[in-house]
Amino acid sequence: MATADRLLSALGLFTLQQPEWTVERAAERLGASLSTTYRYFSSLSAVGLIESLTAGVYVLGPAIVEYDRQIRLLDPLLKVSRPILQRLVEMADQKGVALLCRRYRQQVMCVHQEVGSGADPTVGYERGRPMGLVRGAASQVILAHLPSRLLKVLIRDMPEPLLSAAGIGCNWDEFRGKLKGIRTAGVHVTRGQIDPGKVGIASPIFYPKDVVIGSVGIALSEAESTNKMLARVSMLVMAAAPEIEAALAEHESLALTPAA
Amino acid sequence: MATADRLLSALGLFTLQQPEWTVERAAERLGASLSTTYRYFSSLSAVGLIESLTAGVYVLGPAIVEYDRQIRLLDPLLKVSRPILQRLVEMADQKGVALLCRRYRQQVMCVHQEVGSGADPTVGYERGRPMGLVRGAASQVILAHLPSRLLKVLIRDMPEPLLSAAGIGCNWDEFRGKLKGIRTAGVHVTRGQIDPGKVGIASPIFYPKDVVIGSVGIALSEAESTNKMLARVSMLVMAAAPEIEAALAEHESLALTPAA
DNA sequence: AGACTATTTCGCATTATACGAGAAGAATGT
DNA sequence: ACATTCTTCTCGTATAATGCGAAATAGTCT
Repeated sequence: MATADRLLSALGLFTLQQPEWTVERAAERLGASLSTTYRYFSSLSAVGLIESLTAGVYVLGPAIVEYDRQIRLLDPLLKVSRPILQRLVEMADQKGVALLCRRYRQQVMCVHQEVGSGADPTVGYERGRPMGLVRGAASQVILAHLPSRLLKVLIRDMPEPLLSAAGIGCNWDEFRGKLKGIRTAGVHVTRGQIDPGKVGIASPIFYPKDVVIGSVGIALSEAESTNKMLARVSMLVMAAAPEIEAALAEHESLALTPAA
Repeated sequence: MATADRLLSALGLFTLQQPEWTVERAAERLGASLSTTYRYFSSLSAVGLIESLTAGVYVLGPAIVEYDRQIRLLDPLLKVSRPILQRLVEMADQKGVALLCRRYRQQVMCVHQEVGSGADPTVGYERGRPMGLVRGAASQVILAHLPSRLLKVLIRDMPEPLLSAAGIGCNWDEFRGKLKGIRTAGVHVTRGQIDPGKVGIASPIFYPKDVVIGSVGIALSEAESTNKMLARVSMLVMAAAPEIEAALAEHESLALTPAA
């Protein structure tokens, strides 16, 4: 493997399960010598991606926090989507949480939320938390638009219980049928798949053209949503997706600005 | 320069001022060939640190968002400080915003906020935004505890107007005196230096022993704070700092857990 | 304080691999 | 289908990454 990749995989050691690393442990895990690992860690901490608060123990560093803010402020997808998500919660009477999700490593990750002023802010799709592809409206609507060669592999490697819990069929044919249904509907509604008592509504975002890069959606409390309201909000969600796509296309044409 | 460092400086190109980079521009800026820059970018995007939404244009990637969540959940400083900040806002009648700030590249960066239920959530020390060392209570209290050899350099390179606006003296002797005052007080109060109409109160956090790594503090609306209240909150802030230090020390002793 | 240990950096010979240039291959738009 | 990007690949050469052991530094303990 290349040096650069090994350096980056050193950063990849820092996970939720193992967020703190000593140089010694990391060296062992990376299969590198102590000197090399020291060099990796000092390079990474020179740019702030990691740091050692306690001597000898490294954790993720402040540069991550700084970069995350930059994403919140300037990421093109997020930037163009924010006003659209805001309008979505508004038109749902401030009762839900609007979500912008992205495909990320065969998973789905929420990258932005707009919380209605009258909504419970805790939803399973927490910002930055990778979620599976099969559970929840935001995920399933992405799944439904993945190329079928990829789907086959995903389904094959999926543990049985996860799949059946998702309610999208337990064999390939059923599965194919359900996903086709989701595709033609253009919007997808699920109940209680992530949070009990909540309804998820989501539509796919394509970019460019016809590859799914994510989804827009909203999570509503099932108790305070009439069928009429759900139908109305579904329409709004379905309308939001192409709006985002159009805004992205516009951003692209503006991106030809001069450099600093 | 080493290859690994050049790879990382490629990541460093992505700034607030220039958040989007084409491979061509980046190559030019890095002084590297196109092939090399493609290699860098593909390594970085393989781990999700950057990505290209629009073909040919790269921006910071989703891994940042994931890592940022990891910091919010598991960073030791943040983890031990959160309950202490929460108590701080509680005891300030939910009227302020408690801040946890860190030293970061000769600057100060807020890494966590606890917003009182009755407080205006917008404060200048936004999470992830690097701030200067001379303006604001959270910054000045850190500045005051930096080694004086470093201070001399900082002051020398500081533009005149910035320094005088900070109200901590305009020549070295005045400066030294003011900082000494801040050090002996143990807590520092400023008015309207960041946000007009707001009072900032902050205390330094030392770790290990006697090196400043950051500050705890709170921002209150000047209009709704009596002198009595400010005095009381100042005591609370001053008490919070050693609490955090102690909690950090405790964390350290627990850190000797086995690896996965 | 002063000796001890743990942590980190350094120097250097060896070896691997990163580099650039250009060609080849995809992808995109006309 | 063609022209124009955008991206990956190939390959010889030069460079810098590697590991080892030693040295320096920091931190700890009695």
